[in-house]
Amino acid sequence: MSVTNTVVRRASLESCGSDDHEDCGLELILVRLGEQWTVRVLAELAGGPLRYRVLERALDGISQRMLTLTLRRLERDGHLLRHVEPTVPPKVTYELTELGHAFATQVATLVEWSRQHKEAINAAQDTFDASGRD
Amino acid sequence: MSVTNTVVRRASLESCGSDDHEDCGLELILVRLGEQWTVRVLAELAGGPLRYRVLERALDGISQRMLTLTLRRLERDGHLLRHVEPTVPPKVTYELTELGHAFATQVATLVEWSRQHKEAINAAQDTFDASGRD
DNA sequence: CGGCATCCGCTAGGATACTG
DNA sequence: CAGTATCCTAGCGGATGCCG
Repeated sequence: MSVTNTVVRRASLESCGSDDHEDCGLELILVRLGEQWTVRVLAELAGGPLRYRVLERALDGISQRMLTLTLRRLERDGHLLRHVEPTVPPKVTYELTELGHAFATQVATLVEWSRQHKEAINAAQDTFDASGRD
Repeated sequence: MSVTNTVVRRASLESCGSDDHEDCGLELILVRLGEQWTVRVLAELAGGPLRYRVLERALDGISQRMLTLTLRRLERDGHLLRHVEPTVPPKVTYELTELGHAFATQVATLVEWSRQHKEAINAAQDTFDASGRD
């Protein structure tokens, strides 16, 4: 797309990602997964580029704050690109990069696994709750 | 092991896992991953059963509170078993179940992936920080 | 439309002190 | 040794309001 991706964007929200990758290392990715919306956003964008508003509705329940934060962090990590068309009203599209797709695939695999073992986990929880607690 | 696994254990800490699996569904596993110690504990136990104290030292830096909480949650999910030998002083061993090993494997795969793409992510972050912010 | 700024509650998680 | 109970804070994340 020949869109003039406006790169200029100074301090956003609470400075987006404060994590210096100097110390945290590889666990960064686990932190991202813990941020409850990351996976959902990834899943939505896996199907193709989407606009901000579309994402907001698709995720239904997400606050603008978290959507923006999640998108910004994923963008910072190189998982997605942000295309801005400076029209009025503005039109912003988000699209997964190669890295983003790869990441999304990995996550999908994990989700798939958890789906398969969901019942086993639930059963274990029931047993645990029934035996240990009252 | 012919150990009388003492099952009785009432309200522990802040009731361990408050997540009713009725509503949250499969995202439970993502929540677990977000709990920063889960992966580490899983990694340690993947090598074989370990005692509480050994885990505490191996993880170095974890508080007893978090170690206990993490272990309890994993136990509740059916990922590990807790063996108690009611001697003085007591001897408690933690061991991954089949499910736990499977889970640990999955996580290991993900960590492996993140390790491989770590540099790409770091590079992306540098670019992002250099261009957008000052 | 696509954000950012702000207030504010909730909880993850560390530190500390105390039991069996 | 293997926890439990309590206090405390840093931050995630929701709700609201304003702006280009």
